[in-house]
Amino acid sequence: MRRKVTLKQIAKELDVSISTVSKSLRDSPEISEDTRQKVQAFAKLYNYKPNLIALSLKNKKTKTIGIIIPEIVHHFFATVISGIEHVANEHGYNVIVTLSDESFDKEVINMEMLANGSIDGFIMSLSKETQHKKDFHHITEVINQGMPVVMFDRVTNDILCDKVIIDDNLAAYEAVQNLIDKGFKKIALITTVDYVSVGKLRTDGYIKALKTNNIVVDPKLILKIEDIDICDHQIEELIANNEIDAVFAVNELFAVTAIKAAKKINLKVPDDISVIGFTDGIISKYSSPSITTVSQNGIKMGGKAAKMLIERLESEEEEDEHYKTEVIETHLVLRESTPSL
Amino acid sequence: MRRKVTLKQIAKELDVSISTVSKSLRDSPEISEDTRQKVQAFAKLYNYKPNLIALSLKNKKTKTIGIIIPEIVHHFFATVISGIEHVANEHGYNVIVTLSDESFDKEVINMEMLANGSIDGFIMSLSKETQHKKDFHHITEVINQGMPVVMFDRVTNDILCDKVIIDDNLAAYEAVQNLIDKGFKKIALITTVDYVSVGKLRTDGYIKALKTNNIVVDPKLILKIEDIDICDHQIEELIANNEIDAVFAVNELFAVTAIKAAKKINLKVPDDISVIGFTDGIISKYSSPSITTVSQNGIKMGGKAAKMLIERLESEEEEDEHYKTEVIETHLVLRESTPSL
DNA sequence: TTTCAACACGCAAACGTTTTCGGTAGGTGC
DNA sequence: GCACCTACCGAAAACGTTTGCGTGTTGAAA
Repeated sequence: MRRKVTLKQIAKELDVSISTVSKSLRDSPEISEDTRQKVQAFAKLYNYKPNLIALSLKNKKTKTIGIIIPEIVHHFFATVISGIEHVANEHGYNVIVTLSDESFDKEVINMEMLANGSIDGFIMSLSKETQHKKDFHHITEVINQGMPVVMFDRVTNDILCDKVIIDDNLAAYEAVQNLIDKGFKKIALITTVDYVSVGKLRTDGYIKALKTNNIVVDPKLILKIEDIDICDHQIEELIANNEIDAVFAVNELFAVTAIKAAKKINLKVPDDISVIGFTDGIISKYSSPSITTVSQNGIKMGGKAAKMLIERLESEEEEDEHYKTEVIETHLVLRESTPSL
Repeated sequence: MRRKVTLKQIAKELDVSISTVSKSLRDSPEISEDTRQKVQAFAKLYNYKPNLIALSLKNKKTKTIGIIIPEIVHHFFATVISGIEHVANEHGYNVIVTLSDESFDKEVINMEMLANGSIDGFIMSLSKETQHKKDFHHITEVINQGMPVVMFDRVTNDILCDKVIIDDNLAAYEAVQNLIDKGFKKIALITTVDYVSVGKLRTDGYIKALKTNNIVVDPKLILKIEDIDICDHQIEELIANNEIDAVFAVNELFAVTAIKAAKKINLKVPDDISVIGFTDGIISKYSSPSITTVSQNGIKMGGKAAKMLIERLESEEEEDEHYKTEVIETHLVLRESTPSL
């Protein structure tokens, strides 16, 4: 077993000083061609690689990005990580991932953990509980320490920082408008409870679309789901007890569950009832019928977030204070769950 | 903006030495009650937290685990990460995630990157390309440096280290046996090319089941997919041109694609043709019909891997050299894509 | 008054780097 | 023979910790 070799060991072996070794390896003109060659050859032979921890300590830069997301077993978040990881890697950064499990406490703990030197900046999406409590002191604290934060998707206006989002309101509006254009009038909404920021925005978009088209908003057609694991029954009731033309669901799971519910009472999709979902994930693509959905490009979102963070990190102390909010465009992916014309 | 406070600053402020501060905070009896109180109060006021990078350098332990997987936008790998993250967190470890994108080079680069001090040990699953090339020098090198590695799912016998896998062969055997028990005789297999270790093992299990039941193995019924993105056509051909009773697919995507192909030529699932998949992911659960599948518990797998790694890390230099391979049990989740009796 | 223990604290090394600032040769110019 | 320059290299500080050991002060015992 050959442990990692350090500058000190090389220096000792070659009977020169540590600084000479360091300079040789960085091709400093201070060192003679001879010694440089000798050192470099030796270093190569023993496969010397500088210790990144030591460098981090010295440079006060870790070249790693901290990610805090509610869940990873969730296609959208996985794509975002993928997007972050790729542009981070291109710029020589690593990513360290922590999960909040939708819990405020875990979010705080993870954040404090990473803030103590392990990373250069954060990319995060708020947990449900945090959005509910509206307690963001852990985030402001980190920002006050001079560590940049980029928020995505689930963001809040209470924090000043860079953000990257989609226009949830507009996207929902356009989806519902699409249903209206196809002649549907009784359009149900399956959404989350209001404190989930994106859920609220999508709900607003739905309402706006109806109002714009002079359709009265029927509260009975709006279902707000608290716990995603036990939504089946509520959705079945919604569909069975109202003569619904179409359903707009604020995520994939609600959409596919709606389709299953419809089938259960022998309604055909899209012949008897149409469904539009949100998030172009695995389910929408592979369920049958495949689901028309609002595509939010997670890769792009993550990539953009990483880019913004890295730019801020490398703009060297120009504490710009001018925060930007980037909006990633969405589009409707038309599939089998809505009529083709 | 209040930057993070260090021992040195506290020492200066309180006009004591750095060591006094450090000892006070760690409640050393060497320091008088008085100063301890004073220091601790001050530290709390300024929210002192030790710099983890400095600690890592000193202790030669980073308390973080490096993960290298082929892809993250893949439900199974996401669940594994989730499993790893949870037990890692319980033990005070963070995880840093890198993706190989199924590329040998990226796997090597990421591995070397992390091996230079950033982490205490690896948990990894081989990229396709690495399995194809059978080049594992980057892994042996890391192990030779004394850094523990735990491999999961896509492993190789060429490396000696801890591993956690499922019994792919047996699981496939049982799945196919289940089909045979239901009276099916013409059972097709949709699998990957052979160099993907798990694909090969599952193929072997399929063949074994057929042979055990004295069914001749028909090469025409075995489809080996090279590129998952363009498998549709091949699968359609397989199903259209052979009078198949049932299909065993080595992953979710092949399974759901098979179902779509069957529907396309008006075969009903499971009335006309049955399908069993592998991996109990989102697709199997939510597609309609939902898919009978071999469940491999990613959470459990990741958790076990993390546990093994941490145990080895904390067993303190007992360079055990006694490597274990843990087998996670699987079971068949019966759903709508196979007849209920 | 001397001695010794106990107590409270500081010094310095160590982890592995990078970099600034000298320092020591040797050679050159006068 | 003296001063100075250049080429080459080493010492040391710095990043933020922890910790073994040394040291100074105090009080009490002899």
